[in-house]
Amino acid sequence: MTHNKHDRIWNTIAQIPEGNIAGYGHIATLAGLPGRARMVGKVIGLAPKELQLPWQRVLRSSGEIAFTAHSTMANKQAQLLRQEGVMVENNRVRMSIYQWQPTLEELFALGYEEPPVI
DNA sequence: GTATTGACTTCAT
DNA sequence: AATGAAGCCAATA
Repeated sequence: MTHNKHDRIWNTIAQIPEGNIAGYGHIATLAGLPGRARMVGKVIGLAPKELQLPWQRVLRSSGEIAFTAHSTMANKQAQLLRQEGVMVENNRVRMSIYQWQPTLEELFALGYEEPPVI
């Protein structure tokens, strides 16, 4: 079981399957921190490298990469996404295609006894 | 204490 | 589609 906000956010992101993506706000909600989308972005950067956090799978609610188009980080994120089969165009992906829908088991792995209200 | 700053979101133009 | 304002909340100055 996790014990602090950082861990909850990290663990939630770690559940996102390869080839899927999730929004910052969505991660916040799943981590039990509704309304804290901005905190998710902050906390991702604090994750220890050993976690191998799949940070590239977290995008804005619109499907847009949070970094400015063509910036170093945006390019890196797009590359990582393409490596796992996600099509990135104009600094964004199609949410309707790739958005992560957690299964009950995945929610359970996050420590929920009942699904959170989305 | 107030002000500013974000890997954000939503709504209205 | 693109742009802007307002809302958001924790961290920082």
